[in-house]
Amino acid sequence: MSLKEYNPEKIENLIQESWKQNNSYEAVISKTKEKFYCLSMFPYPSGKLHMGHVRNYTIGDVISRFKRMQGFNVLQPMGWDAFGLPAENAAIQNKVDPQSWTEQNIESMKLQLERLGFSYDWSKEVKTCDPNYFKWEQEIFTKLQQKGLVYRKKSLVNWDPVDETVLANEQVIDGKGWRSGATVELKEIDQWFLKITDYADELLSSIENLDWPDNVKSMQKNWIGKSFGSEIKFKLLNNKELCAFTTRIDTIYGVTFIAISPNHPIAQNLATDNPEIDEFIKQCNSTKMAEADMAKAEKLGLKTSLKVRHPFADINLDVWIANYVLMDYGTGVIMGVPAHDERDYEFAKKYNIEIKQVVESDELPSTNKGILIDSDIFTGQESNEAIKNINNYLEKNNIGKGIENFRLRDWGVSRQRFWGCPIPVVYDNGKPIFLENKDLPVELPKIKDGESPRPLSQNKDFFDLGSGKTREVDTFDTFVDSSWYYARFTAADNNKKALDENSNYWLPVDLYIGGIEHAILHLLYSRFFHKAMRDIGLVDGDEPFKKLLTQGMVLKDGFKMSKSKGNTVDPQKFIDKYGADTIRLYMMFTSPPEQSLEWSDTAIEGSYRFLKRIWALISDRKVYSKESPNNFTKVELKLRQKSHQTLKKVTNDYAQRNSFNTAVASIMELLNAIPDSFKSNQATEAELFCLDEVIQFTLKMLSPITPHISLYLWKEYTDSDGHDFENSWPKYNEDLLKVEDFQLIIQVNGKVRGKEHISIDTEQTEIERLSKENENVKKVLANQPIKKVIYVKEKLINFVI
RNA sequence: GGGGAUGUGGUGGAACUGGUAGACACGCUUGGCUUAGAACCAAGUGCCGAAAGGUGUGGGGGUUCGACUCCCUCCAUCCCUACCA
Repeated sequence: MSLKEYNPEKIENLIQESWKQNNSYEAVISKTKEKFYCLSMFPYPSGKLHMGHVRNYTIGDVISRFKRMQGFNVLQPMGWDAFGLPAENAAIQNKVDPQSWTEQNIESMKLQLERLGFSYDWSKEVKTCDPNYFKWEQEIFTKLQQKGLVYRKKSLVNWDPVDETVLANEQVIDGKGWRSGATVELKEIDQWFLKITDYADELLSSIENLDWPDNVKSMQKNWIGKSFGSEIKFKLLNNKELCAFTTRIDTIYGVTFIAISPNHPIAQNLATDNPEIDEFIKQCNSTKMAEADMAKAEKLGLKTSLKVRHPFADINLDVWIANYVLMDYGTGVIMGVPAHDERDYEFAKKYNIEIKQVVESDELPSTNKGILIDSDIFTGQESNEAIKNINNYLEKNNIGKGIENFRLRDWGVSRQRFWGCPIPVVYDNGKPIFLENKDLPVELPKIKDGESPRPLSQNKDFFDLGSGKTREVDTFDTFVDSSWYYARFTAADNNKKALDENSNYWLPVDLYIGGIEHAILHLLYSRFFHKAMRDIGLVDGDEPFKKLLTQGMVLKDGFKMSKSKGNTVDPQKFIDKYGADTIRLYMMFTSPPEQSLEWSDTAIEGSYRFLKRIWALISDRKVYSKESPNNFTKVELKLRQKSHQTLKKVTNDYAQRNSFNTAVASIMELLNAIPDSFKSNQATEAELFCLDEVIQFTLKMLSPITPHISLYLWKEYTDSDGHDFENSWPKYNEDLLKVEDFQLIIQVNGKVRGKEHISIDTEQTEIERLSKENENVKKVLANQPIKKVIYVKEKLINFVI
């Protein structure tokens, strides 16, 4: 009972129903098949899928389906990054429980994912806000503490004095709280940190072995930022010391001032009895600035009364407090070398500080290395040589040393929020006790109807345990939740252990797919977590994600789709109008996965049209079931060749290149290449045989991208239940790929002047002769002497005159 | 400021290893079908030029017989920058 017209909604529902009934995509351990764990970054449940999700998940599904057809045992799970700010904001705004808000969002987004036909194993679904998820996160935290990877440290947060809450960077707009409008203050509070810096060297060195895009590898390397520099002590005139960090110790004779961070203990100390310094530090610390804002901010400094001795020269240097010196990098103290550092130069110009050149160069400032000048005994040495010698000198005289330094900082995981995973700590008269398995999970308090969530610190019922005991009121950074979810999927249904023997079978993730915006933070935190989990005996292996595919953004009119720009396009509208297969096809056809994708309301029509043409071609036909003919005409052979060529190309595009757009284009070409006679009622047996080959290959090749129409038509076409269709990939015939002639390009001085069909076994001398006889080539050559002939086999010949 | 990308017709993109630039689509134009429209089918379509031909991959320079591809330099746009996820 075939349908007359292509009705995507109808056939997609039918096919999805059959997948559900057969549990088609439930992943079970296999001893015979090779495993393939394909993971797409799980979404934050904001309520609706956006185009970025549709693209990300289509890529993951296409690869999963293709791998399944190639005989792999595929695990493709899906879950929810369910804690986070938006739920809390929505809850406060609408006086609803963040949990029910989140659950509702999950429910509707899950329906959308199912409607798109993604082949997820839903039996392994995880939600980070589920106690059966975060219980294990809390347990891992305690184990990390036992391993010595957790510590407590004071650090600064943005404080909204009106709302009495800590604000995220994005909630601070022009120094004011986004909701209250109050001027944001900086507040120093105790927070939990994970010692990711203990793994800095390993995180850096093991990047090399990852099958990741080079740009992501570079970003991570630069973020970790290992540098070789020097620590050098400057004696204060009161005999105390200031220790500075520099990567350019060769410029030591060019130092004309010392600058310390406003957050350096000495600066803080000076502030206690100096109102001017106190005021200046407050000004520098008015808000917690993002690194980008910090770089743009005007350089500000204040000269203190302190002076230090230059360790190599008979001079005293002023100590400044400067806003561009970061407490978190190096020692929080820098030696100011205006001639050879751009920031120091700008600062020196502004405050009329001396600029002293010590490395040869035509103009200042110059950060290039070179030959030292005016540097006492080091004069004439090259920078790198001088660095070595000066470091030796420092060490010998006990005034410093050469050291390794990392830009990477430890990971602060405390958040002063409600909707997050509670940090599993209890304080006994202020002393932290880390809760173990029997006391876990620590759950969030329930919220009554019509009430908004309050910070846990305001919920006495939650934190006050009596007899001097209190609960930790901070929750985890949501990056903690997403740092190990890839592992939990493999043991999602286990409520006795965080991970189990299945985890060892499935891990590591063979292919991880997600947005490039996660190139640094999420991916680095996950790598750290995997190594830390390895060291507490939870997982094998050193890395969580073997291969990475970073997908580009979805743009509209050249800009990232965002609510603030008002250029979002709701995918649901197009799913309703054209069906899942069309939108999946469009996503794959329009751009290669790594590049940004420009959304177009009209271009998607083209994908729909293509599927309608497929429908029109196949829906009334039946499989060719007679014996294969013995003889083929030239035209027939040409089509067969095209079929096998296309299959070869598509296989390569899927398996090696992740180049789905070109795969689709070549399938379109194949269909365009079918001569009309093959499709007519008068078609010969041989023609029908060739057409059948095109149809079978096409349905198979399209199946990963447009699984519904492909499977539906396959069942109808072959009069079968199609049970093997999604588990087998066709093979091309090498013999049919051989060609008899080729098109020769004839160039003169690199410009194309003619083309000739040449049979494949023609000798080069004969090719030269034939080329020169080409009318147009003859005209251009005009009997001039030929200086050189370049022949590229079976491709082109170039005459240089 | 630092780090990482991207730039090819009116539009999305192709050219995989330095070897025919513009595959495959969208749009547009013309024609067919139709009372008309939609849908569908056929042909054409980088730019300049009547044609011959010239020219063309963000701008400028270089290497090469030959450059979208390699090198230098400049410009524009985007992503990340540690509490958005």
